Amino acid sequence: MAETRRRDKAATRAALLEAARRRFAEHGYDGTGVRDIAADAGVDATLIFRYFGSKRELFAEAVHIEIPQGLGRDPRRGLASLTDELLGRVVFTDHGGPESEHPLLVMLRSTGRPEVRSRLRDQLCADYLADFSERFGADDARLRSELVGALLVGIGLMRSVVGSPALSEASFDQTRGLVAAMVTALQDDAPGERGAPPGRADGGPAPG
Amino acid sequence: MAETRRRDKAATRAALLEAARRRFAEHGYDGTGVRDIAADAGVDATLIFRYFGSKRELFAEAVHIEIPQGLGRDPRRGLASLTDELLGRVVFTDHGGPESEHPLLVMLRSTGRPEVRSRLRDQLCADYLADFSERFGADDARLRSELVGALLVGIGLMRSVVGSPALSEASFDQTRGLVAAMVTALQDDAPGERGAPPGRADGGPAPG
Amino acid sequence: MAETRRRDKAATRAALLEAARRRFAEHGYDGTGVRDIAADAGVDATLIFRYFGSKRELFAEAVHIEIPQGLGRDPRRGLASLTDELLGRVVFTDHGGPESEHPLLVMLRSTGRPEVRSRLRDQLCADYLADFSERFGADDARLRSELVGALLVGIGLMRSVVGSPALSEASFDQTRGLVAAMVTALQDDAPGERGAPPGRADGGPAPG
Amino acid sequence: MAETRRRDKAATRAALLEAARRRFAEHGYDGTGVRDIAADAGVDATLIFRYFGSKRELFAEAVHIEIPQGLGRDPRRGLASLTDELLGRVVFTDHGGPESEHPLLVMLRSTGRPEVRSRLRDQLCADYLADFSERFGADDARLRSELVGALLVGIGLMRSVVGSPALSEASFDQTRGLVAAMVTALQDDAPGERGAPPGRADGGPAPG
DNA sequence: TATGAATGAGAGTTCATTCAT
DNA sequence: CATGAATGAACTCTCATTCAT
Repeated sequence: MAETRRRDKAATRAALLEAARRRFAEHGYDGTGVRDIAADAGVDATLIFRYFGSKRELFAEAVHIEIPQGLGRDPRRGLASLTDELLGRVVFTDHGGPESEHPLLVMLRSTGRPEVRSRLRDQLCADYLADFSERFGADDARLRSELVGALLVGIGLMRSVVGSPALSEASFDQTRGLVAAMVTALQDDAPGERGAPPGRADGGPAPG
Repeated sequence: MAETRRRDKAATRAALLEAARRRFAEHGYDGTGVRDIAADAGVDATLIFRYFGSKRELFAEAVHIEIPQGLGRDPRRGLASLTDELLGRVVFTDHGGPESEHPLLVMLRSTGRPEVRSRLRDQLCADYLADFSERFGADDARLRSELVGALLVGIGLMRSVVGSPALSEASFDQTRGLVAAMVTALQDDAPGERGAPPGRADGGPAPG
Repeated sequence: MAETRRRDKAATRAALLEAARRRFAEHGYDGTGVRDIAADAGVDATLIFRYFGSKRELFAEAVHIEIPQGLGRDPRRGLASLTDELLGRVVFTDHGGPESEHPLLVMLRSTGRPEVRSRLRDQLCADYLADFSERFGADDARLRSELVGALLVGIGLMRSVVGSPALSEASFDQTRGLVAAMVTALQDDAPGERGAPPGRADGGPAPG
Repeated sequence: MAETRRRDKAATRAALLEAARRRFAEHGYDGTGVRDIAADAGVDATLIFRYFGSKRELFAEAVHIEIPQGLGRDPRRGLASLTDELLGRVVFTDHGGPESEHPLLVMLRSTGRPEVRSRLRDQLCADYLADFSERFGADDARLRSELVGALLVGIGLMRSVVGSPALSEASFDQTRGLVAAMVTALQDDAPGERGAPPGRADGGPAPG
């Protein structure tokens, strides 16, 4: 692989980007050195600066997301359908290569960086969850949509970062139904029930 | 305060631990220097090595969790009650001081480190989720319990790392009802429904 | 020497400063590496940053001049006397150590840096030549004073940078009389003679 | 201009040389990159190595001086005339283009390089000052000739490197008369006066 | 011939950590 | 026991230079 790519600018750039995504996903921003990435790509580390300017810009490009336009534009699509698609697209899928992970999950390993956190917030809340918010009628629609986001991000985290056994092994089809049930419950739950924690209902103690 | 701590080994150790927890929680492992921690604690940086051996060991001790024994030992406590308690204890509460965050959330900002990931897995799945698993009757009990874990971890992440607006502002009482609804749905959902994604039911396309 | 200086902050700082002055004087700013300086001083290169912050600041401190107050304050002192003192102080002398050169001459080796050039200009023209300017009555007093400066700087350059044989070998006493003659001529020369180049007087061709 | 130079090897070489002279004069050897020079010349940086072999050799060629034969060959020309010509030729004039500076002044900004210093010494003392030396009868003729050199080099330095205000603004005609007076004084000054510093004569203290 | 992708050495700087005092 | 001076390894990034096309 390293042999056939010599003197091919586009291929070298792509190889660096892919190696960066893998390294950043695995070890986070600070745990990854430019020499590691270059070695993985089979080229000299200098090319990172030639092609991307700096490690920061390489990271930014590596986790750049092309937001799929019109994800939830069709108003007839329901909440569960939307969730299902997002679950498949972000958490369970291959993106830009057979082994890459979704940029959102890559960023999750580098949340020590303030810039990464703000990008995460922007892309997650503004880009992805906006469509969900519209589908909740309650006045706490944003909160409910962010709970959906929390569930999806949590699943991704459990699978890729934490490596929890069951979720990591589970297939998409095994998971989608359960997730749909949880999200649907969020839609059906009447706002009035808020403040009446069911914890008490079955005899448990209040948290403290 | 700096005066009363002088020559008090235990107090210095505690101050270092608290400072470390705060710094690690805010900036992650790599974003935190031993000199920062020592400066916050008002002592010399060398004491970190004297008391803890290394930065790594300080981190390990800082995120050490004393698992509350018998959390779910009472078999009469239901799933929702258990979730409610965990949500309050881990995500919404103060631990070990007015400003500290729960060790699990601290670790979430340093997930680039392999050792952090394995500790996260162990503590989360083995210690916290075991009790949940028992309360699901289905054969995919572990998967369901990890979905609860994913939801809780996701909420914590959205609040403290991502800083999503609604969840960050929401009070415990505003959140607990919605979370309970989601978890209860997970309990009620029949296993047979798996594999029949409701995404199709409302006209949406299949993911892919 | 390197053995007896261990664990002595002030001595280490001084050794670094002296080594820096020598290296900068010999090879200029860009030709000198922090590791070279540290090796000369017999300490680790990191201490440069510990004590001076950066290579730039080390350089600045290395070429810092304590302008001797009241150099030409005594109005009875004549031009030649002033020149004589400056010649002895800047060009022919040891400053801050047996082998150091005057900061002005050190800077002359690093004139590629814009900051160095402006510092040179400020210190030379404002600090050193101001007193000379007052002693010329003509309306081109500044020009004449800068010619004195040019002569002195040129001598220093010939001796330390160019290494011209005669000037480098000459003693202070051998040089001072000749310099005095040149400066005195500058004082006696009537302004009216300007524009009448003496080159023509002895039959030489006009330049061009 | 960029169009007419295409495929013209000689013109490209000349353009590189001119750009190099300007860059080296302005920023010194270390402050100038081969890419800067090539960009100024409008060609690829590789051509520098093709045409000149290395950056060092390009610099050497850029500051190469074609010594005008027989500068002082006419024994009837006096000292002042010679000085006047040199002042006009080296310091006050354009050489090899409207904006270039004399190679001697270019070198003055790169005096950190050892090769530059030896070239400066050779060209200055051997080529330029030899004729001056012959015109001083005293046994310290070389010393006196080097003082002339020091004055001229100092003037060049003050104008182009230091940027001292008066000398930089002064015209050739304003300067030549004063310089002539200084040089003539050097000729008239009897050798016996050496060692009797006039500093004492007007009441100033001896240096030390 | 001329282009530009690729290279390796070295720059300044920061870091956790150790060792005298 | 505690302080802080000292250390060495690693980092990102720039540079002149070479090689393939």
